[in-house]
Amino acid sequence: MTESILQQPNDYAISLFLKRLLIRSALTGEEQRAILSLTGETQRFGTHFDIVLPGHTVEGACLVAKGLVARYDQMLDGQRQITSFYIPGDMCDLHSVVAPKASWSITAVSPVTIVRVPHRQLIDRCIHYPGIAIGFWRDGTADASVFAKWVGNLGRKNAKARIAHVMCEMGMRNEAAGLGERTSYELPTTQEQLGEATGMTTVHVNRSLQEIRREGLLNFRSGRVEIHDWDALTHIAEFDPSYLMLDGPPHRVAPIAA
Amino acid sequence: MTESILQQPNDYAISLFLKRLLIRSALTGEEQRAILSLTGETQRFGTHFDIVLPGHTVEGACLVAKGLVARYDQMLDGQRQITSFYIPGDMCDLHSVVAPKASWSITAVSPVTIVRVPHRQLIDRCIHYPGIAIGFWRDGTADASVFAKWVGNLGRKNAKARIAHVMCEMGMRNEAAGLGERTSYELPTTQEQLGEATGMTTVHVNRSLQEIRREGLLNFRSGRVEIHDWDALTHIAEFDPSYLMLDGPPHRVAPIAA
DNA sequence: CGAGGGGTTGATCTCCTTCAACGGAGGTGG
DNA sequence: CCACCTCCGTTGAAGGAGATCAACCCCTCG
Repeated sequence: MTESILQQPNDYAISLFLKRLLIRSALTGEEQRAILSLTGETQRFGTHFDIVLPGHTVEGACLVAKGLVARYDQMLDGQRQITSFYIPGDMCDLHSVVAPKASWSITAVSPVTIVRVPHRQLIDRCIHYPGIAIGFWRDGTADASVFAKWVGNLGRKNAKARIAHVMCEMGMRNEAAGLGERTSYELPTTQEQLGEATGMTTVHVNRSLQEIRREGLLNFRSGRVEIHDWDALTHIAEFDPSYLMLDGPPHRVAPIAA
Repeated sequence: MTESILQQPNDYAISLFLKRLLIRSALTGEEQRAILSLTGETQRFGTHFDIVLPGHTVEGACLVAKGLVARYDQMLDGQRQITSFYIPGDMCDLHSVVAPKASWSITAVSPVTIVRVPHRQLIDRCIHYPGIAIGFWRDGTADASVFAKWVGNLGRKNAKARIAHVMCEMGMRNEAAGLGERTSYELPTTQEQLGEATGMTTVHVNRSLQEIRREGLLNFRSGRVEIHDWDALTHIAEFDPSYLMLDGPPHRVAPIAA
């Protein structure tokens, strides 16, 4: 539950963010420099700390620099449903620029480092560079696409498939972010948190994981995922990565002017 | 499975769309005129017609003019999961402007009329009016917020609560759109389609609906919802409308310049 | 009048939850 | 250096929400 606020270099996180944007959006040199000139306050939070809570009106977006962050929704009886995970380089509530009042929570799944980038700066970049506004919108669309896919998972798949799908998704995203391989990456969650993401109880997560492990598909221990049979895992998960919008050339809605 | 393409007046649909945007975003007079100058091809589709399929790269966004549209995801065994409904005035795949390649399907839940607005025009408006780009992004964020809420519903709520939540959501949205009252509106779906939205079988939708009806909360018959006890329904659904972003004054990220 | 789509009902099954307990690893204080 | 505590993973037994399978009904429409 620690929260310390430090001013310190955060260029690295910003450059990760730019790299993330460039996966999906082609930006001009000038636009790229406009992104790199963003600044923000570096903040550290311990596991389980709620960075944003419903009803909060925030003035800056949370760029994940280190650790694992999740957006979640809480029921009246205290049950939680994680709606997505965010890894370093993700601006986990970029949409707060246009919708600053949260109706969701953002929490530190593991100890995390956040760079809080003022909306003022992000808005400024959007106004001056339509290509940036559209790039932000595009990344928001990718985020929405993940939510939509999770709706399908929770609505129509069984326990093993749900877990497998999350593992495939996080693998692809980590690989695209340069943070590991799709078959080998850090996922610093407990089985309980994995249950909060897949809509199941800890007990059933545990049994399902065992079954998946027994089949030789996957090993998940102490915050690390090792996938032994990617093809088989994607098969039981019915995983098709196209929804992540990580492939194909970066988009540009209009030709890049010289 | 009919698909007829007609050129005909669609000003009405465009004005509905503008009205929808103005709920969440303050636009200048010039920006509003830029929206109203949008044009598109009017198309009609029969029930169950798939307007967009995964893999399609579309060149125009679908503005719903009449009827009920859904976005859904299909599993390999044929099971479907609807991820959201769209009512007249909704541009159901506005995000296709920035992500033209679909990884989802869009289908006609009832007989529908669509106005297909070319991306070219929408992009043009975004480039010339940053306020419009940001407004589009904001509406996309609201759409994502609905997905996220559905993740919570499917992951953590029981059958009655899931159905009740959809009914509350569609009531609020219809009311905000001027298409009925929150307690009385058209929802032209079958129980099967309602099951596809709530992640349950037709049989169980039927039994749950009966129970809700027996409790005097709601009547759903022949495509029409009549809610008799709004407070009780929102209570069992744990429905809090803030995620719909329909309240509060329209946003503007920078003062409207004269 | 027959066909088909949508709604309804009953019986049975099963996946996942619930409840309760235990074990191991790591951290902390006496 | 050991005792203790807490967090996380694991296991067992029992119960329940919803799925599955199979009818049947009613209404509409050709």
